[in-house]
Amino acid sequence: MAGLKEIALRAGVSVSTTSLALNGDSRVAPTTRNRILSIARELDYRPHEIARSLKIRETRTVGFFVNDLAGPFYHDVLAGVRHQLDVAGYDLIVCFRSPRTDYLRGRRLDAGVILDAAIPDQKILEAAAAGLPLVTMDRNLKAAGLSSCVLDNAGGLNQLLDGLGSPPREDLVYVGGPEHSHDAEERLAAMHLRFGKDLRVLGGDFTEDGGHRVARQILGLKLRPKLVVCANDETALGIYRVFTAEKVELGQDIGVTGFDDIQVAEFLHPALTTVQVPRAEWGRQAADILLKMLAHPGWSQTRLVALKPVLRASHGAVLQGGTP
Amino acid sequence: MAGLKEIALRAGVSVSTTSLALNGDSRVAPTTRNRILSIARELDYRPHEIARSLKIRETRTVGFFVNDLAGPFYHDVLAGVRHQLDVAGYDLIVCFRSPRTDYLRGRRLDAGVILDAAIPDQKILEAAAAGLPLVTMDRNLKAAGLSSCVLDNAGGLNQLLDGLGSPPREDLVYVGGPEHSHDAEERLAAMHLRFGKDLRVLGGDFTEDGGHRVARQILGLKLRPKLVVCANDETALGIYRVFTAEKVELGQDIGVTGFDDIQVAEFLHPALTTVQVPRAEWGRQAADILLKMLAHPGWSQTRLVALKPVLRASHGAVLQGGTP
DNA sequence: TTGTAGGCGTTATCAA
DNA sequence: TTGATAACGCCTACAA
Repeated sequence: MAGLKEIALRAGVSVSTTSLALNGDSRVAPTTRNRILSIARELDYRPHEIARSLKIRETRTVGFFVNDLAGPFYHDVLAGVRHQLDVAGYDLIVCFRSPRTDYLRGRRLDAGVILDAAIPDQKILEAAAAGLPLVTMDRNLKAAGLSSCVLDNAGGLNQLLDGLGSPPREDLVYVGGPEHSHDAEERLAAMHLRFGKDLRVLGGDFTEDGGHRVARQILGLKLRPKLVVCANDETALGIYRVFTAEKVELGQDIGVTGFDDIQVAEFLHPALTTVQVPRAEWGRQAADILLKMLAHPGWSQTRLVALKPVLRASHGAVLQGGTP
Repeated sequence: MAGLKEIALRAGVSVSTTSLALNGDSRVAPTTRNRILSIARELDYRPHEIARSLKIRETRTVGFFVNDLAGPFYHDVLAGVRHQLDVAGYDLIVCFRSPRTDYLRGRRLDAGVILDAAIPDQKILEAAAAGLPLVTMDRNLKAAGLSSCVLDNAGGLNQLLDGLGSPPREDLVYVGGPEHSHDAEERLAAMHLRFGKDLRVLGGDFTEDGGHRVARQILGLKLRPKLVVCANDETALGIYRVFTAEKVELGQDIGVTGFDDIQVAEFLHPALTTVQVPRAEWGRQAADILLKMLAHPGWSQTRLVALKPVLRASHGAVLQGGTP
């Protein structure tokens, strides 16, 4: 609770000298400096960061905007962002949308990373226009003071399908993700671009439960597909459970692929073929962009994070050539 | 970027009148008020929260201190805390330990909830002594300005064992958690208190991998236990995997119990008998205590959150009487 | 009903 | 090497 004033009083010097001393300024004489430092230690002085921020006009804090931290997925991304910022001397806090406080506009943050599809574009654009450096990871938005760091969903999916020997449209069913998800939209668009509008598409929602529902639909299909391409791994997981319960041989009777490469993917039986999203790396890259923005006001960038397919076993039958 | 001064200038009134008007003070005349409000809207005015906080000496923000958000466990607790605080008009941010900024002492927070065993007791005691209302969920600490909201581990474990027909010590093996975890320590202590020092104890670490290791140890035991009591569900999960792979019939040849009741517990085969930790409720109670502390400075409390056993199928053979 | 003045705790400019 | 003094943007007596 003790402030500069208190220390200055006890040390018999002015507040300004005290401030200088505590900030390690070389102008203050060693003796006075030591006196001040020792009193500060004695009083367990901590600068009032709010006051400090007001004066120096920065908080050295970056906000990570997310609506839901469930699942290991976001956690890894967060870890990547945090690591990179930490090295550069910035702190990270996780912010949630709040009816009261608008962290995007309240100037409590020096910058922000956005991974919350529920934040409307407009809010983001406004905040960026108001001068808050922002990197979106959940959408591709272009504007001054706004960068994007998004996944190359189309690239990943196409590489996966190429690696699988380019199965024909008739053999496939695609299980999509929820609406209003940028990644789900992009993945669906990539599939449509590759296979045309006649591609069979079923609606998933990125959850295991969604996978359960879809699996039953697939089992009821007249023309059973040879390969089920899922918009993410959780969906594939749900399909695994139902197929296994129904004695459908995965990767034998029917192939399944996922997207994300979540931790359990490689432990499934059969191991899940999927597209790997380098989560921590993704986070680091977003932070990297942010730091560049902080260092060079006005600069911004749209970066596409490369994805690579991981061919394991679950795609099974579809692959024409055998494994080497 | 526009501040009160700018608005005042355009409205042709003083800064104080502007402030009053924007804060809905009834003293300012309707016409001037409207003029001010419309200009503020036009300029998209947002108060500078740092400046505001410095003046009013509160941030309306509570920090949630956690070192690792991995897993759905913390997520549920966080959701509980957040919900309760939201109702009371407080925002929540997630803070991580940082070498630079000490969120516990920087006065950027009105209060804090702690669920990070890596924060030393002393830091917490200092912060509480310095006037920051704190609730610890990861340890039981008593001091002025400091509350604790912890799980009744002993109660939960004893109820579980009672429900299982009080198996004798000889039939058991207990698999503990990591060191320095308050909950792990309490659970182990409860077991020792009930069964004495001769209880067979194996070292787990709250992870599935730890469960794998322990499972192999158990399989190699001369005197195979009838029931393996685990310090948490993840550990039990690891044991499931190994036992299943080794064709040991779970709940038949050997029983297993967990602790926490994580989501998958009920979907396992056989469904996992465990102690349910009401995670969201736990979070709400912590927030509840915090709000009381905020409302009544000086008040504090130690609260024990009740746990209840969930008898499903994995304990199997041990239960003397059959299921009703 | 409105304006003036002072201050929250810190840093920064400029004299002394 | 140190100390007045003035901000930072906002709120709030108290005065007009």
